[in-house]
Amino acid sequence: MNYYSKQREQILEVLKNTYSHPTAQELYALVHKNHPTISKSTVYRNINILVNNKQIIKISVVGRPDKYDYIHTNHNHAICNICGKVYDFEYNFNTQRIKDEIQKQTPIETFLDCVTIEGICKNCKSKSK
Amino acid sequence: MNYYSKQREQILEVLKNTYSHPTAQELYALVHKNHPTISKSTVYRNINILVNNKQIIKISVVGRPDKYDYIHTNHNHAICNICGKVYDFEYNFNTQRIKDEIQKQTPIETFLDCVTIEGICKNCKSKSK
DNA sequence: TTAAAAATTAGGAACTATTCTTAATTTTAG
DNA sequence: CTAAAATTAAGAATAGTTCCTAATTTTTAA
Repeated sequence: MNYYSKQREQILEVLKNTYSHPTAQELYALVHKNHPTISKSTVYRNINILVNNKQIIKISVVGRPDKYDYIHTNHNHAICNICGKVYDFEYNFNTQRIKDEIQKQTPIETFLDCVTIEGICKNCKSKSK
Repeated sequence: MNYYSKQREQILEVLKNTYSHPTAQELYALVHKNHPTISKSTVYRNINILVNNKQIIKISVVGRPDKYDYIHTNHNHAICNICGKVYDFEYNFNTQRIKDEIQKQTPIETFLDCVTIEGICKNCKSKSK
């Protein structure tokens, strides 16, 4: 149902070796460097396939294009709401208790196991002074 | 530096009385009902002003337009990544310890005090079977 | 008050990010 | 191998948001 595609392989490979949480356009630029005939629509289409296959994760940031991350290991995201940068952090949340509580209060049933916290980074804070 | 504007007041008023986390366009439709001469650009511009003033909060959802929420009280968001619906939930996170940990690991300094958890809701789960 | 200055507005053009369309090519199955 | 199915590049179309402009509203301060 999913035929092999060299382009999709390349996209996944690049994302696997990139730790900057690139947007679709940035990912296109990165792949394009070594595979100059690839088209933007191919990158977008394959990104969506990879997200659906749960091989990569889509990170949404207020007022900015979505970003993508290879699923290396379970980690959480701290996002700067000014510059939009996404930082990984580790924290041992009491996942089971949080899930139970959410299931009691909302219709959300299954979980992504990635907690997102928003804030403002040092750099943006000092600039706004 | 910010002059009074009837339109901005109306937008805030509508959002205050809406618990569905509307998008900018939905908010425009809601305000437009009682104020039919308001323009879309006015709604967008004022939404951004209200976000900057920290009178409302912007919620980002993967692959969907940003949503907005009047800041009623401190609550967290559980988001369905299929239908994009945002649900409020209460949970007593160990905020101080999480902040300390993030500050140790990332350059994020100040925080929004709203934790976001992503997952899939009952309804979307049963549909995908 | 009232006139000038500053900010805001409606309306629509412009822009950005993403999805869709199509004919040609690649991948797979038998 | 050959036919069927999926994928591709390229660019058109769409969706959501921001920008531009002249007219209007709000504020300032004389």
